[in-house]
Amino acid sequence: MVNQQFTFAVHILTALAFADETMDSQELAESVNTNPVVIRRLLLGLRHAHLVETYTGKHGGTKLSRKPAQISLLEVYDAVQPRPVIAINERKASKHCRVSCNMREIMSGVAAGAEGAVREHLRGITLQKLLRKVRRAA
Amino acid sequence: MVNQQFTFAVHILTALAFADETMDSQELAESVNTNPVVIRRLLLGLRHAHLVETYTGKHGGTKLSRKPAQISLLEVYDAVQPRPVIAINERKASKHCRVSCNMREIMSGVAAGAEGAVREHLRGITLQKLLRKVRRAA
DNA sequence: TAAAGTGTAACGGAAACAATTACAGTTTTA
DNA sequence: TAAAACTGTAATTGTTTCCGTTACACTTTA
Repeated sequence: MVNQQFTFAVHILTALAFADETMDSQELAESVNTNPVVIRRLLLGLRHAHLVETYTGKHGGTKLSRKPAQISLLEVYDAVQPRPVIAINERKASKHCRVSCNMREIMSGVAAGAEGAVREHLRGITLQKLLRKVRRAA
Repeated sequence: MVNQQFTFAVHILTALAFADETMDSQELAESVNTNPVVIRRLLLGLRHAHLVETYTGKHGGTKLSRKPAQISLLEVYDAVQPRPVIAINERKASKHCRVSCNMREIMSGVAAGAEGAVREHLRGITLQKLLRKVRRAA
């Protein structure tokens, strides 16, 4: 993965879980060390996945829409829609080459399996677990 | 993953397995549909991992250095050294924020688990399996 | 010694991302 | 009711990462 959207999203949600109250995009941006607009763009996806609720206007901000124990990292992963774990070669195959003609389908299977393995791993991790790690730490 | 080095590498090796004789970088480039120099750059890593042997000079080229059944996609993965499956936020933490101060370590654990899941998946796939799929196809 | 390969450095362009600016819209509250 | 303090979102810029390409020295064969 090249982009940090998933990491940022997990960070945001963990911060919200730890705070247990609404935070505005400026506060979240400071915790992640980025720009508030970057945060708001991410919140768009998280809101759409019903992981957070945000309020506009003065004293606006964002809070979790569920308990941390009810949010798995798989949901976060799906919410940010990251690029595939394994990229496949989308360009045209060389027609007279049997390997070339079949590689796309073959690699699709490999990539799907890898994607599934990652998803199963993330399914088992809840925000609650991460929150406990923060609390246990120094 | 944003780059296609792993896919290209698997394609190259499958083509070599299917041909069962040396191929030059021009032939491989046509099968993958890219430039011969791109192929030669990838072969550098594969050679270093002892997956292929290449010969310089006239009638030079590359062949597998082992039977397809002895080569797993995990070895290919390690040979090309792709970017991590999950990128972590490397920037400085905000000191007064407990979440910020702990996220790097927490996400490292998540990322390592995801990486491990992908690796285990790839470990179970040999070049021989892919070769059989090519042969079975049309 | 010419031909046909590989090895590798160097450069250019495209695509993906993050950061930033800007501003309209929405609440609160003084 | 107007100012203050937020969010939503479009548009732009700069950086980084890749891939493609050219170029050329080196190696082997015929």
